[in-house]
Amino acid sequence: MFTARKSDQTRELLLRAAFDEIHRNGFQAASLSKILADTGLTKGALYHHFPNKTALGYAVVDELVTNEITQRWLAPLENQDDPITALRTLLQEAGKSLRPADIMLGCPLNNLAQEMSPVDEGFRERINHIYNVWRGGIAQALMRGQANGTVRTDVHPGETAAFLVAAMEGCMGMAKNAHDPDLLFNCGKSLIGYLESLRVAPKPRVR
Amino acid sequence: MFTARKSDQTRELLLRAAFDEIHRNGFQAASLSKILADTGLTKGALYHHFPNKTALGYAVVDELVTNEITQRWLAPLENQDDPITALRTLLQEAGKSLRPADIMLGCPLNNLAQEMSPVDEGFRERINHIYNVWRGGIAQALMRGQANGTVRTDVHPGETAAFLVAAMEGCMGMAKNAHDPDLLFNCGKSLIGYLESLRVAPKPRVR
DNA sequence: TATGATACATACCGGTTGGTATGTTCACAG
DNA sequence: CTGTGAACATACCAACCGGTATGTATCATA
Repeated sequence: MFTARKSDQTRELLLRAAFDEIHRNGFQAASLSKILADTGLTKGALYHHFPNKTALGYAVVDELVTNEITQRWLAPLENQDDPITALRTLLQEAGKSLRPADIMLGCPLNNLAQEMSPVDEGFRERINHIYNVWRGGIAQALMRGQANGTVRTDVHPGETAAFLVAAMEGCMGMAKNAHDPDLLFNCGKSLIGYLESLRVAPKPRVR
Repeated sequence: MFTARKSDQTRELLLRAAFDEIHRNGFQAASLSKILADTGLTKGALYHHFPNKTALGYAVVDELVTNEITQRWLAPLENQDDPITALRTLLQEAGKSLRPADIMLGCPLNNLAQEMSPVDEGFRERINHIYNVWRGGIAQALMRGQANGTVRTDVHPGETAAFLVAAMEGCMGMAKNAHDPDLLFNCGKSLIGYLESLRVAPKPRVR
């Protein structure tokens, strides 16, 4: 019962190899032959599990990418009293955990968004859905922060969440291109500075 | 003397068609055949002016993309006393001038950066050079603003410039994917809010 | 006006791509 | 034990890719 069916395993194998190949070269330049070589499988296996290359790409977005975003950026935000501190922690943890090789490959979601959204509507819809969920999660966290007095009440949760996600992806994109860890660090510092500016100023002590 | 040599004209024609095709599909997916069909030229012309596809892409970056960034984002910043107002104006003008079709294609520089920087070092170096110039121009403007008292002295010009460029590209990328003009508008609002937070607070009137 | 280089056009090539049609193995139900 | 469909493997295909070799017209120059 706990052992996945072998068929599901090879499907997962294909998905992960596709994710890597797409992460490295983008979807359009991703080579099915390369994916098959990496997995040791053949065209027969691939086209048994997926009707075509596009469907494979969709599955990568719907399953792997969606999962990574929600687990890494949304789940830790739920049931948090102080969303600004929580977001700050997430940013700092991400900064520490990212290996240089990961930085140079960039955010898989952003990569796909920039490449595919003008080219394929199916990709665009799926990617946009993830971004909507992402923005929504941050907006809700900000609203909770406003309710319990940790976030300034004059910030617009939706707009701010959109900007935060945009700025994060922008910083990742810069670092990806710059090959300079300091740049990501500096961008992150400014981003955290902006984040902290959303916080309600602590009450001054009466002395 | 004022009429460009015909050879230069066809080279320019190729460059502009290549820019469009790359802007639409990315460099790797850009089809030379499509470029030639658009221009009415043939392989002979293309490979007379450029040794290969990569060199054509490099020329697009070195000439067209560099020019667009400097003219649109850097030249208007020079000799400006109030960099924050100047940047704000640039952002608002860009927001108004961008047609929906342009938004959906994204920033040509960012597109190339995300696609090519992990794949081709030549592209990465060229793109990074443009970004360095861009960041440098904004940083210098911020420093001038600090010197004449329009920008807070506690902001780090370099870090802030890096974050501003990153956030701009991030906002463009979001809007490109969202197909929602409001999103770009909202992101822009937050970005301008951040920009204004860098300004020296006006001296309170003595009443 | 003769000459040679420049500026293209035409035809062709090997390699890779995504996709398909057919074969084969294997697990499992009857 | 047998049959039957799922789960692959193998072989093959047309289309397109970037690139090249060669031919030709045009233009500058002497």
